[in-house]
Amino acid sequence: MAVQDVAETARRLLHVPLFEGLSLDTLAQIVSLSYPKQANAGDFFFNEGDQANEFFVLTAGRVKLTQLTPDGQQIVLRLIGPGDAFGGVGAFGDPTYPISAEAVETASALAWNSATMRLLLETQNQMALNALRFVANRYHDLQRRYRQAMTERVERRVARALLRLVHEAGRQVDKGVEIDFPISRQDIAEMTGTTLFTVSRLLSAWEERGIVKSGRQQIVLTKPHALVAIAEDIPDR
Amino acid sequence: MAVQDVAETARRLLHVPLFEGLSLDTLAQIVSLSYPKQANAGDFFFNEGDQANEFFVLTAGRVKLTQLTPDGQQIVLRLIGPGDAFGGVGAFGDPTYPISAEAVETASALAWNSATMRLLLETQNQMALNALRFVANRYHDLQRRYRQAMTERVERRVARALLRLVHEAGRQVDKGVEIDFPISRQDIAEMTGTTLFTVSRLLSAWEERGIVKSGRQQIVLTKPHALVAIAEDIPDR
DNA sequence: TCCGCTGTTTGCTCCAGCGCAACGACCAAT
DNA sequence: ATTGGTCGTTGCGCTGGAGCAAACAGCGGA
Repeated sequence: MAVQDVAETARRLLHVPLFEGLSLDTLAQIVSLSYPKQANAGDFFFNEGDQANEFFVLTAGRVKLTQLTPDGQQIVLRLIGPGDAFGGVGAFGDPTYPISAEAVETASALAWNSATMRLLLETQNQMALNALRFVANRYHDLQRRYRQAMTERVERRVARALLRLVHEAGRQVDKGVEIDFPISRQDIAEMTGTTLFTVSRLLSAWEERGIVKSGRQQIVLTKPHALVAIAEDIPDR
Repeated sequence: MAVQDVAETARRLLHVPLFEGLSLDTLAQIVSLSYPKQANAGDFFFNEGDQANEFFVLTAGRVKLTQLTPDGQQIVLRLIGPGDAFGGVGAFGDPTYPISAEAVETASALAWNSATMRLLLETQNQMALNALRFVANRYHDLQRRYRQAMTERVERRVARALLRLVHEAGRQVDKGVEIDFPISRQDIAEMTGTTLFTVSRLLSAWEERGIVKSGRQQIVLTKPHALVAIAEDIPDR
């Protein structure tokens, strides 16, 4: 990477939670140890069970982090966007990836060798603390979603998933807020522990009520507040 | 804490994942900054929403980490034993506890003020790395359980919960392996996202098949392999 | 020994959501 | 314009598990 590129990239990464509080010089040094990685829609940065040789920070696009059950059913644990780190297990000691990372649309990331990242964590206390906070945040978020998965019916879970998607990747359009990347009924089903048929029935019912407008791999929330009411189990008034 | 106590306690905590790789001297210093805390069965170390002022390492007994839903339903996120750390969020930046910690039986812990622990993490890189690994392990474990919660029926989830309980706190007895602390049907229901009635029906059916033997707040797995078959959805042979 | 409380058991009914099937719509390539 | 493949829709039947009720069992205190 050209020196100017390193400096420019470092500047753009200052806001990334993992690098918060690092000086620009330190960050430039870290960036100079990285290399770019690209994936087209449907391609994988890594697969579950692969040797955990690389660590990533997403710089563009969307990636879904998935797990398979032993009998081949897939679930989406999380959908991440630019600035998110993923694939860090190799730097902490696990030899293989416990999840897969699949690009939902063309995606770019910076990658570091896991051994390099481990050295950085060992020598940069601020990085270790940032990583700790980052993982702790992810853990708390998953605790809440686990509780929701355990106690809520499918309609609420799907409503929540849509709200979260527009919160993370929503684009204002004429009619409401659109999820700003292609997303199928199957994707939503995998995020919420149901089937594409149930998601389809829910979206059709909500479309009839004017709550959403959807097409093939495309969803607009036309009445987000109505979905909030469903998600929070607040009675219609 | 008397100097001899500190040294003795430090020696006993060398195996705790959070303190791995620390010298005995360093650990003694850390222990000298702690103070003991005790809770009787049913008492709480802290409640969800409390100011996160303290960090804990459990030294004796069992504690369940729980969350409430907005409408008052409780789930058990995890049941921890001696050597486990809990309540760390205050050291990483969150102001309040996202979970509650309730003693299942008389329990003892060492506690540190959150500001103290934050300082230790900032100055002890090895501690920060240990904490990172610890939280990452918890996160991966919860990812797996989330996937299981999303994709498995209640019988499998309850079977898994029992297997995990004896794995973590099982005591060999005449007839099999007993869960070594009092645990109600309601507790198991809260761990597995179901109701005490469903747990009761499952345990009764399993008792009829000779898989378990149970009493009031007491469970012995008499045929753990049969529960493994249920948990893993392996057909009866 | 008795009583009150807590925990457990079991029966019955109902329904949310899955499985399966069949069909329709949309998109891209020819 | 047509075609084949992919994605989405909708109907229907079935069942796992929740909700509710009622009764029983066990335990600890008086």
